[in-house]
Amino acid sequence: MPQSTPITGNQPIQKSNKDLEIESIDFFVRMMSMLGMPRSVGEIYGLLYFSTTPLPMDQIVSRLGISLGSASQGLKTLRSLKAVRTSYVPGDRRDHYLAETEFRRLFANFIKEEIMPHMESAQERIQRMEDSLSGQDEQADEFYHIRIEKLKKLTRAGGRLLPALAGLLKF
Amino acid sequence: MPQSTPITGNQPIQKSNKDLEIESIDFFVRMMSMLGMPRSVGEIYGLLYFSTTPLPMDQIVSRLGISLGSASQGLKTLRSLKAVRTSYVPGDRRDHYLAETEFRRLFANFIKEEIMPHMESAQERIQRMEDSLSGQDEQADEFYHIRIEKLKKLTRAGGRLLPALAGLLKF
DNA sequence: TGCTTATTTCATTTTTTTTTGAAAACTTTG
DNA sequence: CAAAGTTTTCAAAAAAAAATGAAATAAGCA
Repeated sequence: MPQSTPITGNQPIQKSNKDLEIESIDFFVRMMSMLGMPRSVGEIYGLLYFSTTPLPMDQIVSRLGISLGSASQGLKTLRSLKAVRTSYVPGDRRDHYLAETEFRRLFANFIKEEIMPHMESAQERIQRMEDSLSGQDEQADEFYHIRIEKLKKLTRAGGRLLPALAGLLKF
Repeated sequence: MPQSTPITGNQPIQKSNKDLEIESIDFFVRMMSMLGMPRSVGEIYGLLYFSTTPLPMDQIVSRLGISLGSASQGLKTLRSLKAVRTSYVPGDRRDHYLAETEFRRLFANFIKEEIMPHMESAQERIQRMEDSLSGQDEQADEFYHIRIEKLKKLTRAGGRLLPALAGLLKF
């Protein structure tokens, strides 16, 4: 008696392609970890990305085998990145989560929230470098100045290019 | 008797602007850590960036107060990123290290060495996703297909844009 | 309002990453 | 080729990051 989709008691309605799900989780775990995000965040997003229905937290927990704490924390991170949003499901008081799949928007947000603040504090640090130039030794100061200029150009270029980058993503 | 540059016995010739050095190390520690590099790597590069002369490893060790092992390991990493190179100093058998300061080249190299390989394996993973589509459920497959297409576009865009990015850095 | 369910928080544990330090392996030179 | 100096390697220690789980909090419902 072949039974390809045994009823587990957990997900009576939701059908899922297990292989696809695994590949997806794998994919996003790696991608997120490139961006410095913890494993659990990648797992959650990977699961939601190929889910045909919004999932409540306890489903995420049981399907991924992670703790409630991780799930809550991970969803918080994903919400702050606007990578997931909640959707209302009638007659169910749990929050249901949905993956945001417009990568262009996700990147724009990531750059704005996670990268640009660093750029700004970098500018301040460079300013402090200039202030610390002694003016004692002309020859050395010349050298230091050139180096400082390079840093300025770097951060300026970064500050302009990165926000533009998301716009270039035509997809 | 004011003595702004006491002789420490370590660095008889080398003059250095301590404040600048500290800001520089701070700057690069943060920048490198954004790119997922350990603290020591940022420290070493930060020190070399504002050094007027090439430094041998033991100077790096004593000035930063890190271990030989860290220094050796960190320099290895920086060499592989082409972020430092050795320079010959007559009459001294130690290697002397110099920071590579052309950020454009550094980024191009970083993207090629650290990012692109991931992009390639991502493509393979997406291929496997397509293969895993069952063909059982037309409606679900439609949904999955759209999601897979988005991933394809994402990686394609990344694969083209990232290498181009370094070229855009006009500085 | 009180009861039940859902979610967040956070101290503790576990896992992963980085650093250390000492031994091994090279390298130059006398 | 031995001796001294230099660099690398790698097992163990330390530090940092992430996950756990249970208590606290919040939120919906009767």
